[in-house]
Amino acid sequence: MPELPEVETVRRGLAPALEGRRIARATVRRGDLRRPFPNAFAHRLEGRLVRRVKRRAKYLLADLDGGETLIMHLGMSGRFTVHRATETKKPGRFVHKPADDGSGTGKHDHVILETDEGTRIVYTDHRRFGLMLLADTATLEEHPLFAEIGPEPLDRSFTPALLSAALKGKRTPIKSALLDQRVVAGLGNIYVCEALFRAGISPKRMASSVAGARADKLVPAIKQVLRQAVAAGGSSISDYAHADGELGDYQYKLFVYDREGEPCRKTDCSGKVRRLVQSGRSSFFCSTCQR
DNA sequence: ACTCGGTCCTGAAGGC
DNA sequence: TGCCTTCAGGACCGAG
Repeated sequence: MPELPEVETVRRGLAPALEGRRIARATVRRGDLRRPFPNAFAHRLEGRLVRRVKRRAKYLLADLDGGETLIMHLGMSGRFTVHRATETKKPGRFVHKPADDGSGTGKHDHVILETDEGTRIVYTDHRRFGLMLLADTATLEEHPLFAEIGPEPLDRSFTPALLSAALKGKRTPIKSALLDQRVVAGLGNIYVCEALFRAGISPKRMASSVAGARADKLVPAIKQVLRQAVAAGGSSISDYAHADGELGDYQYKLFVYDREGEPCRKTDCSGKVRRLVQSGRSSFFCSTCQR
């Protein structure tokens, strides 16, 4: 489910609960996510101080003292919920589900971390496409998960020239190319559709033909949609929520995603949003303004 | 070396 | 408490 804005929002929810705290207790209730948990997973976490909670692409990274980093991926349906020892319920739109009571005993609550402050952090993932593992902090960038991952789209270094170089010679639709984490990190189906709409580029267009002038429009479009979505706390579609249970707002600002048959939202465009399937995934676009 | 389709898993939604 | 099919925000793996 979660793409860069959602993962970044989760990071911002986890950081205040974890940074500078020790993991007093780690419990694995179900050990078979996308891949098995590493050996002695809970033991290697317990007693460790969390120095920083970072994000790279769609991965969350918790640097621990002792030289290891906890790598976490939410897959399609992963969620973290933070329950403070003294919980003050704020007004707002909360997700009311049994799994959110903080007990960590819901059917799909797989991992529970408890800090030295008594904060409980529960990882819930009904589809189990998520991932948790430990790796040496010093060599993280060379880890197979990260070695080939492309640039962070919100970094200054992500420029039209850089994207053009990555797209050059690619004989695949631009839609598929942008979903490839080696081209650019962190984009998924929603924000690829949205960025292409904002840039006026058809998802069917050959990636190589985007290199150059079209990349000059596409890169700012990617940055803009991601920045806006991060500012809104991500998109809450289906069961995505922040670590505090609140919902993101960005789904209300999507121009094309999941709007098949509805009118194009671009001023003066009378087109309708269309859906097509590309490499097994839905693309939403307006054939009038996207070429 | 690339590109594409199938696959992992569960639940929600829609058609009948 | 209806049943069946389809679809879902990700990413790996093997075939061509």
